[in-house]
Amino acid sequence: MEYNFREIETKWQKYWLDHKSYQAEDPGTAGTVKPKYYGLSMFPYPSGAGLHVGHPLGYIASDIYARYKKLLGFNVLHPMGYDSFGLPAEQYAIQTGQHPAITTEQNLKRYREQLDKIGFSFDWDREVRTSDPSYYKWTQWIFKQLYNAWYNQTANKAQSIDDLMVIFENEGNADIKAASAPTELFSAAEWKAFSEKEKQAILMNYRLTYLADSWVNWCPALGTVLANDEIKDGVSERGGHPVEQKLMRQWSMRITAYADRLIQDLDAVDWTDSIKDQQRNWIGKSVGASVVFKTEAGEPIEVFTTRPDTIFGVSFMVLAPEHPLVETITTDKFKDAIATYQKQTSLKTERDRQADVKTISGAFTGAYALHPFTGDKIEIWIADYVLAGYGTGAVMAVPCGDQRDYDFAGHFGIEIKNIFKDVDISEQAYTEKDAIITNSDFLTDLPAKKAIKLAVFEIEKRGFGKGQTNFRLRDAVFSRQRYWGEPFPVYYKDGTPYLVADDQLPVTLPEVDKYLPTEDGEPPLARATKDAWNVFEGDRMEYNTMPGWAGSSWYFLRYMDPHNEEAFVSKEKADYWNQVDLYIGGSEHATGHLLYSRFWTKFLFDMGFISFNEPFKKMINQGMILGRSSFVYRDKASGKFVTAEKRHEFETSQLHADIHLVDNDKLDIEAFKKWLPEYKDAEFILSEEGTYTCGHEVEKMSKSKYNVQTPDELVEKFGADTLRCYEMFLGPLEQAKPWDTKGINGVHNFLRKFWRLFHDAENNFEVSDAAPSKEALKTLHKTIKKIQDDLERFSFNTAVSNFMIATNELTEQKCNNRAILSELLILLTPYAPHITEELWSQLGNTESITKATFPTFNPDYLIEAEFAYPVSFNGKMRFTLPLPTEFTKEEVEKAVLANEQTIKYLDGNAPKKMIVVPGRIVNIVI
RNA sequence: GCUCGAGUGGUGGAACUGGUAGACACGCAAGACUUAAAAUCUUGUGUCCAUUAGGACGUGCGGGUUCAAGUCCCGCCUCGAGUACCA
Repeated sequence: MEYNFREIETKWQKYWLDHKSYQAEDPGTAGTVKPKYYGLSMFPYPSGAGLHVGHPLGYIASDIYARYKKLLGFNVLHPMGYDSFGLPAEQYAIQTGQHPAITTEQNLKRYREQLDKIGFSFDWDREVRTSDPSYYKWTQWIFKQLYNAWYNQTANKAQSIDDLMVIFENEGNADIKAASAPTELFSAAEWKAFSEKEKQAILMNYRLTYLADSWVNWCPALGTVLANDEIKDGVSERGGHPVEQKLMRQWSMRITAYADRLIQDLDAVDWTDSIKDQQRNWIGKSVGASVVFKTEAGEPIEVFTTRPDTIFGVSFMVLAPEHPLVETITTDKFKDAIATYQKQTSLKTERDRQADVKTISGAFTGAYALHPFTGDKIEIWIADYVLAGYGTGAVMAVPCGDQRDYDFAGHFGIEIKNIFKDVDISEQAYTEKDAIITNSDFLTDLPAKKAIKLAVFEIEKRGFGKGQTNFRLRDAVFSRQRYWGEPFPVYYKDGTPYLVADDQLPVTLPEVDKYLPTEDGEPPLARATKDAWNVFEGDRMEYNTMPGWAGSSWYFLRYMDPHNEEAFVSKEKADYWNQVDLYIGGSEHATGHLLYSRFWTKFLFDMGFISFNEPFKKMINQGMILGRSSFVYRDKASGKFVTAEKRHEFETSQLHADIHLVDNDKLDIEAFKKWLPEYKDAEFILSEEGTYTCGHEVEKMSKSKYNVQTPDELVEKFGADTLRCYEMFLGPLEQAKPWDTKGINGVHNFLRKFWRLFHDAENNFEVSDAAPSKEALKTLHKTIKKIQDDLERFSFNTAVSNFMIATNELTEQKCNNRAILSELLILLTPYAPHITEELWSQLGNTESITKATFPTFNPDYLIEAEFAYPVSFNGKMRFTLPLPTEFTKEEVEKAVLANEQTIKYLDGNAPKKMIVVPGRIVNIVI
């Protein structure tokens, strides 16, 4: 029989499905005496374009590892699902009127077909879809838990809001340390006297998800607000539309409450330094002090500084142009100049302001602050290098210790005091924290680090301010003015929000006539009639929907218990499956999904619903697969297409050609003519051989570059096993690499060669039951060791090479030994599950190879009688000399020195030194 | 600018703790089978010199440590990713 991959793959895919071969066993069943292993791939958003070859890369790696763990005797959870709420389906709905649920369903079906063809070991009975009401019921439920919780900084954990109310009733809020919005102090008696509405407003300041007027990133083109991580380079990540700042009443998540733990617990996870760094920078912790400067005008200015040790170096103050105090402190004489400057900055977009870092600008207010320690008068300026949104929107400028302050002072001719001993600041500021402080009263002669501590102590003692830690991380806006997302379990009565009761959940998406905002600018859900809602209470329901990251922040928990109607996950199952052992996905989610998931996990942990506080124990980020675009060159003068070899003889423009028209850089001219109508009569200037050679470049895969390769076409042509092996063979998983179909033949040949090990010259299945040869055993055990080592360090590419080597060696040995080949099949099955399953059954096995046990490595088979020592002279390898492996250092030395080649290379010189590493190398120094 | 990662043949890439650089595969070349093509098989393939034997040079660049450096240390260059006036 020939290697008929199409038949084999269909056959076994059906078998696995029918036999539920990949079912994970839940706690309480027999399977759970085995250790558990939870391997997860980031679930996809099912887009209309379907999968291209880049998408399955991570899934394949994750699948191989999951299958490997199963062979090692683990109870494996390896699920897949869909992040099925999202903008593209809704944009499509706006254009065509087709309900996003229908679009999503269609895309999802296509994804499933594509995934099925690749032969993944997913337990499809556990599939989750974030847009499914039975799923988002629990997303709404978690939202409710967050609403009913506050963050107790003393206990350093989230607690029920009921506990907080008890404290308010007993002692007011004076002694509460909580992550909260600024709240007026009140006593127990005052609390009791507040109206219900007042009480609710105060509680809103403490809740972990809260409704507040906040400055948000409004994207007019998308008609919605966006979170910070959804904006790249000042424009929306999706679509690249401009974004502006707008004050809106929005739901937010108090992720800032967890800022410190989100940084600290990074030490406990096995992720790349790059992702950890990105998260650390995004959270942006800075330790320093908040200091209050009195002003002549009376109104004090609060600043935040990380260098309280440099407080005697302050030579001016800078407020953000938007700072509220600017109006009150500016003197009449400078009113016009300040107004002009404010206007000037307000006209700049956020993007311009960021882009133009070089130009120094600012304006003097005419007002003066007073130095808290010296009482000196300090000029107060405004400048756009101070941002309203960070810290207090005001800085104490220390030119000698901060480059921006230094440049500003230089530009406006402001005095630069030097408070660093023996440091030259004539050229630039000195920003290191290792100088000795001088000219600074009680801080003089202290090293900076000690001075910081003392300065904070003195500032607090004299009541000028306090030590403080600031974070760059902002609370995450949680409302979206869109249709295709989770509705909130919230209704309004007299303008106050209330939660929908648990037994009424989920609040499902109501039907609407159009997927656009209303005339008054309300979100699409405002179009729904009262009857269209399955739950309607109060005056109205919440019109916003949740953002894309809501559903993806906890989906890994739902896989553990996907059909539970009583809880988002049972405690028992969450305890058993616990953390995701290996998470594979793209690094682009560093500051979005990966941060939000950690936040929700910590919250659910605090509230006692789960017993672990980090979701993903180990993570690998697969690199992007880039496309290899092909180009044709059109002569600008004649319009003829010039072959790549001759293109420099003409002035040409470079145009993309569909990669499907090109084989090995040679263009199929006839197909090219038929490809696009405009090329129907194309003429060509060919190479000497009469062919047309295309140019190529590595670019991102995209439709417009005609360089998209879908897995389907490759599966059709070579089979899923070839595709799986080839994607792995391409290079290290984490590395970005260009896709090139050229090499796929080699991998396909390897599988055919592997198939032939089991067949005779006439392609009849034939294996021998004789005792295996020594050589074959050596090849097998060498391979077992390599494959296992490679898998343990996630080196999938080298494993494929090692399979090739083993196959080549066994072919050479003409080995068709049952014992050897059986074990080799088990080794290979994670990579090529179909062909191995087929051969396994042909060997007479009645049970699936997925139930087999990974072979055990036996080093005895690798023991050699001789080792070919590489003999080097002064580090240069000259020849190899086979010597018995049991030879000692001295014996090797003796044998090498007696060798005639050694004598030749010594050329009469006496060796100065001789290094012998037994079993490794000999080096002679002359 | 800062942070992280990476630079090895014509190409993708290998080389675990310093120990035979270029495994494996693609591509290319020659040959076998074939009327021919495809498929398959065999051989060769880092560069340069040499008919051979052999030799010199080679892991982005410049130094260093070492018997020995792709691997370790110092200084640079280039590319990629992230981030950007964060006080």
